[in-house]
Amino acid sequence: MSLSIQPSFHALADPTRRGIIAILAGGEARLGEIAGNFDMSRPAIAKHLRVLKEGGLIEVETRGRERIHRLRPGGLKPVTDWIAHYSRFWDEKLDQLKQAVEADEGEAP
Amino acid sequence: MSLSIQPSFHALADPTRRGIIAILAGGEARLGEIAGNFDMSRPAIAKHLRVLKEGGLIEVETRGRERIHRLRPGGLKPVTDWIAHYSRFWDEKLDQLKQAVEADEGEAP
DNA sequence: TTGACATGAAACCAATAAGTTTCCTATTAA
DNA sequence: TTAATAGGAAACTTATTGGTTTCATGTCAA
Repeated sequence: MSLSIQPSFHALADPTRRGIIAILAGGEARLGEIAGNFDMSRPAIAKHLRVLKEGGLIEVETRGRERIHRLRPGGLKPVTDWIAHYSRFWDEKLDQLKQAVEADEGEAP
Repeated sequence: MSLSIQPSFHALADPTRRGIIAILAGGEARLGEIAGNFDMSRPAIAKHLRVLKEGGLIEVETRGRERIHRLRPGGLKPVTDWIAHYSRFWDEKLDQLKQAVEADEGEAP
């Protein structure tokens, strides 16, 4: 079940990588532009970008000597699918509790 | 922004921990019951359960000498909030593309 | 009340991950 | 065509993580 979700979750588990996502949410960017936002070497950011790519979260386009990175449309789907599947079980009891409370409110004191 | 989402994403990034979640989706369980489903020592599972707890994904109830674990209602909220925020940017271009295609289909050949 | 059960805790080990520095290659522009 | 720019790759270091084994503690049941 959900065989290849590991790369997605792994990619999202690092704060620097989520920071990169926040940047790319503002539009595509080259490696150097991205790295300029962090107190970290360029190679380190390059590694993070590779992890994000392997997680299917971003796509990369080589343009001359530059590499343009952007959020990959649909890249979140494995994660949202996983969430959608399990959130049912998660909030089942919460829903039951809500219903019980509402039913109780309708009754006499 | 989203200051304490790290423990949630970190907890979800391990396949064994997601396996534990899958088990707990079937109902609450003691440590021993959970560990019985994995080819792994009990202390290892206990550590994973601690990480899941710190991520707010499960809750634990001590009952005599047993400890009952279950999915914590609302535990996924930080993650779903994060997803909801960024999925907008993610699929923005996808949506634009869709609209462009649809508009194009409506035009003359 | 004693033995078995359920778990916690500590010490330790090995693999992985995140970061660095250094050097190399390819492209662009003067 | 040469210098500057953009990035890739490799080697290395250190911290974290995921796992183990061993021992201690508290609770239940015979």
